[in-house]
Amino acid sequence: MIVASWNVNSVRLRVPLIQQWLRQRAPDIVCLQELKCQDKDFPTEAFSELGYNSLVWGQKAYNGVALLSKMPLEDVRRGLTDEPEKEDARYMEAFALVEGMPLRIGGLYAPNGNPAPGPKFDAKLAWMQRLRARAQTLLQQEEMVVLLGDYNIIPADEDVYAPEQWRDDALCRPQARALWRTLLHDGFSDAVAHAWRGKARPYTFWDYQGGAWRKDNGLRIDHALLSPQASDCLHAVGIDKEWRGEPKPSDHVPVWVELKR
DNA sequence: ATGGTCGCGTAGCGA
Repeated sequence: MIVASWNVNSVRLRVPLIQQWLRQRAPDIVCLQELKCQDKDFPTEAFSELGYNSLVWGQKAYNGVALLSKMPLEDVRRGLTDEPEKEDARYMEAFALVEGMPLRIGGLYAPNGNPAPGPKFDAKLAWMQRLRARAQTLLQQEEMVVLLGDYNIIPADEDVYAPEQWRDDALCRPQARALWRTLLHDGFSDAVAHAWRGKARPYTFWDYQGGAWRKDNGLRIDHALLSPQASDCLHAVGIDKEWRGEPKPSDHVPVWVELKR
């Protein structure tokens, strides 16, 4: 079973690219972020053609998350509080039975938080604390859980091309990194980091500006966190870097995990 | 010298 995440930076603009990638990677479940459209404008048919059900939580112009799945999705949750209408569209969760494996998937798009310090940074930290609360609840179920998406956190200096230039950025600030580590201390494992141990430059994002892609000035900010039960089934991990080099690319690339029992 | 990267939505914000 392959579970994937991709921050597509406008789903409508990226339809042909996403379709090509779905055909090639053939994931069972996909979390998309930064849809940048309302529910009514989501290209449902473009994905149903390829055999995917869509669950969408859109928002005008900004944010927006979706779950695509070949299998039916159940027990759907939108948001991290009891009042999703007061939240940005940044978190959606569902349950699926895939290849006989009961799996809970959370797709997320954490706030960027710049400039730091400031109100936006405070909002980022508060959002991460709500995510952690939800993550702890999920861990207590002792089930297979994958929380994946754009965390907007660079976990360590090895995950950024020029750490000294990024030291004061919201993505690198100690408070943000500390919150990331609480998720690991709680029991989640960082699938991409484990797979990339010993290998260099496991980036998932390259800015549109300044020739970042050409120079390989990347960041690792898209992550897949696995509960112990999911981690026990981890078979492979991938970053589909080549999609950053296509015409009209997103600034992020797909990240995926393969689980086998 | 100038512009400088995108996307939304059509100005200026967000990343």
